[in-house]
Formats: sequence, structure tokens, C-alpha cells
Amino acid sequence: MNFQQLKIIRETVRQQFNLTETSQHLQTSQSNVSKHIRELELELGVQLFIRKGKRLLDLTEAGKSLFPTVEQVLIDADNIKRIVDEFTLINQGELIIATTHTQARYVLPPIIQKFKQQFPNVHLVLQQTSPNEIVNLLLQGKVDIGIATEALTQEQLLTGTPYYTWQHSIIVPKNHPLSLKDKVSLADLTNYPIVTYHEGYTGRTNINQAFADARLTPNIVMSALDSDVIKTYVELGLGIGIISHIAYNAERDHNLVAIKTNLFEFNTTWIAIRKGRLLREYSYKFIKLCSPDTNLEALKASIKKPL
Amino acid sequence: MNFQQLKIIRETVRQQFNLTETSQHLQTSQSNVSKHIRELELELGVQLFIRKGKRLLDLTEAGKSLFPTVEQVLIDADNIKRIVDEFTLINQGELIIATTHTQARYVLPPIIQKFKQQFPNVHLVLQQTSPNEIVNLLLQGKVDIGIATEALTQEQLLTGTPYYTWQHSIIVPKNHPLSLKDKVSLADLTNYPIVTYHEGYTGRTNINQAFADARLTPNIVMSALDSDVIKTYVELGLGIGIISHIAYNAERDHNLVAIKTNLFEFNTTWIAIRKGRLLREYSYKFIKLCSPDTNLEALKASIKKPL
DNA sequence: GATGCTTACGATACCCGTAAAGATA
DNA sequence: TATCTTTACGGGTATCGTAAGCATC
Repeated sequence: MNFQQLKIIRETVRQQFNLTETSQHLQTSQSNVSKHIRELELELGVQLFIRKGKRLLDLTEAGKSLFPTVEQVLIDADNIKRIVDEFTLINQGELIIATTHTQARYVLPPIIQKFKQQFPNVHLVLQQTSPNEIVNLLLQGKVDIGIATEALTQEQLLTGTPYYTWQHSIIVPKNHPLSLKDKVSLADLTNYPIVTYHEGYTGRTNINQAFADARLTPNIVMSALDSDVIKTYVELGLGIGIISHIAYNAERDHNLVAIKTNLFEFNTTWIAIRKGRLLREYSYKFIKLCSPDTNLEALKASIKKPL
Repeated sequence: MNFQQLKIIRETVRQQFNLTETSQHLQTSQSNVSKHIRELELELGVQLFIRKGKRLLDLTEAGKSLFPTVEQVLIDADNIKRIVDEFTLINQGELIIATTHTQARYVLPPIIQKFKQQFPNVHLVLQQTSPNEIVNLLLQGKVDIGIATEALTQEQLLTGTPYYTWQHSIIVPKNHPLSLKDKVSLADLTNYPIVTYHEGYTGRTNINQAFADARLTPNIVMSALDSDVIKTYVELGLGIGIISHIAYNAERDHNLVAIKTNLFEFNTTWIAIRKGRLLREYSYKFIKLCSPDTNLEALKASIKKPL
């Protein structure tokens, strides 16, 4: 058993049992991948993959049982490198953050500015993607920190800390009838076409829930991945918008009016990291910058409990 | 980085930085050990060992930081093999138990008999040693289960379950003056020479404590590692004995009288296993046989929290 | 027929142990 | 001088990629 074999097992699963893909991702040859798999199976004395003829279809029961441990070994091997870097590359390295558009555009800029002042030699990578993909990237150890409102709290293998809470606001063009009302109700909203976030993004779950609870059906004419797109179409008169209040800026968005409401539940945006995967010290400092109340020691402890 | 290098790091620490010893334990050559260490250091870009000239003295700070992770990787690699065995060698394999004389001689026999009936193909190894050594063996992953009264609950990296509680009894030769008294006090005991367990064995801590609390000084003329030795010398008239009540058998020990007392605190004998190290299913069955009330799921969960 | 896996084979790199040399106590 | 570590070197093995062969879809 060697690390290359374990990496191949992991990557084969990630590439859904396509050995050609696996070999390309690991920068090696197909034949190598194939041979390593069978040699590991031979050494362990058990089939790890279900085969149909020559094709690999899935992990066997045995394969499924040991796969989490394989992942843990590889993560720990990676941890060793990061521990070393903590000594050789002090306050220097890479910090990869996976987050959504809303955070990247409206929330993180001042944090990142401060972080960059404190750690000028840390190369910051901001990877903008969907909440589900953030979970994937975290689980695969491809990013250090994930920040999003959705999906992050479901996964056993992730841990983290709440970042901030917020609510949705209604945005309408200037002089829109809704902007003249004292109080806007959910029923009012159903009278207009609505533009808001896509399913699985930026608290859309809570929006759906509010209408469902009130037994109302909103007329959602368009859903988008980010607030800027929504605002653009609301400006064009396509409908009224429901966006994170964070994404509204009175000055810049002078063509729009934001209406604060309590119609939708509070959302919590989370900072998440993968259990079992150590972070560089500066990564914890970043989290502390985001959420100064975080108990870093407790967070570090929770990392050390993989399931 | 490969497994051999990590094994060498671990063994070098275990052998207190003597590379010759390390090579012998790993069945390889001295030069290999030496080279692997320096190549790993080169690859990681950091010194792992403090050297004085050519001799290795200790781990560096960096080495100390990553050592627990190195151990975890190797344990997990071992776990993978055990997981495989769970599929290929069903109810078959090895179960190594480290325990003290008292358990091996007086407590475990009926358990082991039952276990052997249920799992005839499991090779049982009973390793009899001191509580401190049991802790060592557990930490090094050289035994599956440790059973003892002392030392097992101190270590962060161990987890486990209480087995049973017991008290010490006084044993005296037949017709000894103490055997005629209605109630024996601690002060009474100080009037006679005492034979009991060695420090660190079989509840000796509690014996010391009881005398200390009463501000009495016992006249301990001899200390032994096991109850049989103590009984032998009490029979010879060397003094009165203090042994685990479990170790007294009225029939077999017909030359001795046991006096039950509450003079000493209750002792708890523990079953301990190492965190992070998976056990074969039959090992858990063994624990269940010992202590039927154990919540095995909770125990398994506690294994998965290294530190 | 296109894609994907296995086998064959030769080149290379790596790992190992012996032996000699050098350092430490 | 004993013990211990490093360096040098040669043999063996493992790993790698290319290319060809074969199975699957």
C-alpha cells in the first residue's frame, strides 16, 4: 500500500469510476491507474470496485467501508505538509476561500482588505461558486474555508461557525406602488412578478418557506444566481426583486428603492471548514476577522473529530 | 513521502533516537533508516530531528508538531487492513489483550471461555504486564484492548468503559488474632506487617490513600505484583495481606481467611482502547461479554475522536 | 467506431543492503 | 575503543509511459 494507490482510489471515486479521467487528473498514465488499483486489491485480498467486464461501476461493500479511512489518510498526509509550512513559511502561503457571489461582492471586501494588510504574503484565492459546490470543494480538501448561507450545515464532515444573520428586502423601481405603501404583506408580493435567487442560493429556501406557510403562490418570473443580475432586471421593470438586504446600496442603487420587511425568516451565513483537515494559522485569523466572537480553540477541537 | 519514511520516524522516536535500534525493529538496514530520514526532511524542507554532530537527540519543534499526525496516518493505514479483514476473514483473526495478573487469573477466565465458544477462530493473545506498560502498548497500537485498574484513565488518547468495581480484603492465616475480631480498623492493620501490591498495581493507590487520610503509617514489609505471591507469603506467616477480594477463593485458599472491609475505597477496573484505532467486530463483542451494559455505539464514536 | 480498460515491454528511478569511512561517547 | 551515523556503490525491484490489444457501449 502506498500513497499513490490511495490517491488513485480517491480520484477514481471522484471521477465516477472513469480511469481515463482519473489518470488525467493525477497526471499519470491510464495503465498505471489500472495496474495500481489491481495491485492494491491483490495486496489487500479484496475487490474494491464492482466491475462489469472491464468497466468499473462502483465501490464494493468493502471499498465503501474503507473509503473514508483512505480519505482520512490522504488528508492527514496533507496536514503534515501544512504543519511543516507553519514552521518554514511563516505567515506565508495560500488561503483558498470558496464563497457565493453575495459574500464575495458585498460582505467580504472589507475583511479581505484588513486580512491583506495583516498578511501581505498570503496569496488569497477567492473561488466563487454555488453553495453545493462549496460543500464539495470543502469535502475534497480543495479549499480551506467555505462561506455561504445554504448547504453548509447539512454535512457531518463539515464544521464551522456562524458568520452573520440577515434578512431579505424587497427592491422595486422608484415610484413603484409598493414603495408607497406603509406596510407590505406577502399577499401584496404575489400581485407582482418576482425576480429573486435561484433554488439553493442565498436564502431562497426561506423565501419558498414563507410563501408556502402562507399558502400563497408567488409569481417568480425569473431566478438568478446573484443580486446584481436581479437588480438589473428589476431596474428594467421585469418585476419586483427579493434580495439580501446586504446587497442593496442606497447610493449606488439610486434607481431602486429597498423595502425592509420581516416577511422572511432570518438567514444565517456560515463559515465552514472540513473536519480532519488542519488549516494554517492565518486561516483561523481570517475567520476571527469575519466573526470576532468565534471560539477558535473550540473550532480547532471540532476539526479533530472526523465524524 | 511514503509509509516507510513515516514508520521510520515513528520507530525512531519509540527507540529514543537510536537509528540502529530502529533499523532492527523495522527489519531493515541502518543506512536505509538514516537515508529515509534525511530524504523526508529534504522533501518537507524542515529538520525533524535535533542533532548533535551525527547523533540524533530529539524531535525539533516542527517534528513534535507533526508527529501525532504521522502516528495517525500509520494507524489509519492499519485500520484499512483491519476493515478489509472484516470482509475477508469473518469472525477470524487475532485479539490481543493486555492486562494484569489479577484480571488474567481471576476475572477473565470465564469471559475468555465464552468468547472462545462464540469465536473459535479468533486467536486470543493474553499479554500480562504492568498497567503503565498496558498504556504504552495501547498507545503504540500493539494491543487491541487493555484491562487494568490503574493508569488507564489518565491518557487523552485512550477511551474505554468501566468493567467492574471491587474492594480490597484483608487475608490472614487461620486463627490469626485479626480473624477473631468483630470489626477490623485501619489502626489494627498497622499493628502487623503487611504484604500487598506493588505501587502502580491493583489499587495500591487507594490503599496508600486510606492510610494517608487516617494519618497512619502501615508497615509494608513486602510488595508483590500479583495476588498469588502475596497469598503465598501470608501463608508463610510473613504478615497479613491486602489483596483484591476477587483474588480470594475460600476453597482453594483454605489455609487463609479473608476479612471483608470498607477500609479502602472502591476500585474500578477499566477496559481501554486507543482512540483513532478501529477494532475488529469481535473485539467489541469481547468488551460486551465483559461489560454487557456498555454502549458499543458510543464507544465506537469515542474512538473516532482522536484528541 | 468511439471510448475505456488491460497487457506487454523497455527505460528509468527508487529502494535496499553491504562495506567502508567518519563521528561521537 | 565501542558504538553509532553517514557516504558510496552495486544489484534488484517497482514504477512509469508508450503502444498494442481487447472489451464495452
